[in-house]
Amino acid sequence: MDTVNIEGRAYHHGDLKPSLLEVALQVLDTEGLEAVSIRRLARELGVAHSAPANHFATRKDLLTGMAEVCFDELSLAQQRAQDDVGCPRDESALKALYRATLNYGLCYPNRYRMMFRWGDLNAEDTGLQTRIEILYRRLMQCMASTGGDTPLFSNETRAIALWSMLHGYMVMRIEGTIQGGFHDEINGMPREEALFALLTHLTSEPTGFAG
Amino acid sequence: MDTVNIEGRAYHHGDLKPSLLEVALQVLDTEGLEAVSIRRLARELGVAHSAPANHFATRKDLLTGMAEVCFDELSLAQQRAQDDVGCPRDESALKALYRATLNYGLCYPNRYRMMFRWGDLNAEDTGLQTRIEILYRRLMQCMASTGGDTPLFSNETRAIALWSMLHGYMVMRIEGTIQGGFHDEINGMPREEALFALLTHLTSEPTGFAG
DNA sequence: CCTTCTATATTGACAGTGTCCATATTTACC
DNA sequence: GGTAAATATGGACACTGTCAATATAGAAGG
Repeated sequence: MDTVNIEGRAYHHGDLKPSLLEVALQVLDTEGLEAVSIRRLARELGVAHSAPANHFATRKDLLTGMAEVCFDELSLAQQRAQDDVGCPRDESALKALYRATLNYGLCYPNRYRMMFRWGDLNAEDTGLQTRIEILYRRLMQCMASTGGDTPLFSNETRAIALWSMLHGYMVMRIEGTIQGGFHDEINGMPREEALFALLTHLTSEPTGFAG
Repeated sequence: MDTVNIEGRAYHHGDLKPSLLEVALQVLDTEGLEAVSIRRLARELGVAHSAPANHFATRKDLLTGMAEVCFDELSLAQQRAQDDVGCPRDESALKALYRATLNYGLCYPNRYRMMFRWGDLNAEDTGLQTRIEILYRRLMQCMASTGGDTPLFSNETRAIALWSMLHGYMVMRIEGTIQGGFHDEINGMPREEALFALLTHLTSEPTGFAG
């Protein structure tokens, strides 16, 4: 029997799971996280409202799946940026990582927001955890190459500090928390540049900086 | 006529707005943000499902009102912590601010999460904006007292960097992003202490740190 | 005191949601 | 080919936010 009924749609979509993720990310980008509902996606794809349940049992599972895709995207962007720079064991490798993350977050603010709202995701999902660890490992590699452990601050401390600062800035900028009393430029330098200079200062030896 | 009808409830609650905020924060703390629904609160307070609409037209407005209360709490906690230290123009004033914020976020993780999700709030609400500016001004005061402007990094740069780092760390810790590959202690020092030492390093003159 | 106006609360309705259920179809495998 | 698993369907339930029309309370002024 043919797989297409009178209404012109197949009983089996055949490729529903990836299609769901694709449409979900599109809706996320254009209309925000609240607009991403299971029924909405089903409607969009012309399947029954309950069809997605076979692939994502709950909405949380759907968001988790979306986040995994996004983490892969971000990771790839970081990798590419570092490859373009050349030797990854260089100070500019950190800058490449910084720029790539900043760029991804500003290009896809809604994705970035969702990716780090682990309270709304399946935080115990191993796929999510391994992806975060990949990002962390890449950052640690940068730390090891720019200075190495310091008697004052270990690589781990500096890595967490760096990531915290970058992430905190991203979140406040995306959410709009940093808008009112803040300026876009500081001493004529774009704010992101000033922050990166400060990040670099963080990763350098305190004694080696004084000149 | 008496204000209490047969069912034992008054037609006018009389104090609905603050009661809504109180119960809402309680639900937020114990069951998370998703559990905070207008109808739920109305049920909890024994009023009609549509009664809250007189005080908070939409759910967004309700969350905004809750956030304002929380920002006042946090601001007060910061103020108290700095007063306990003594002279606010001291390096330990920054530490007091750091500790107070850290403590508030860890005591009320769900409140902290909500307060900075401005995408889910009325970001154009002036009450919200003035409260954020108060926090920022307090931080800038700390910057001015510990070192002052540096040829390398302005007070504003350092303030944003500090706040970003603290906020990013808080968010990732609360959300559970920092759990898997991260350790609670670094070189035998609690992670929060190590981060504060690094924050202090940020606020100090680069030349004055080398010993 | 009585009237009037405003603030507040009520009930009802609508569309949307997540999630479960029993059922139907398709695909894959033995 | 026949059987089991994967996938899709439609119905149901309880919940949500939001709007509209209505009713009551309190406050203000004659």
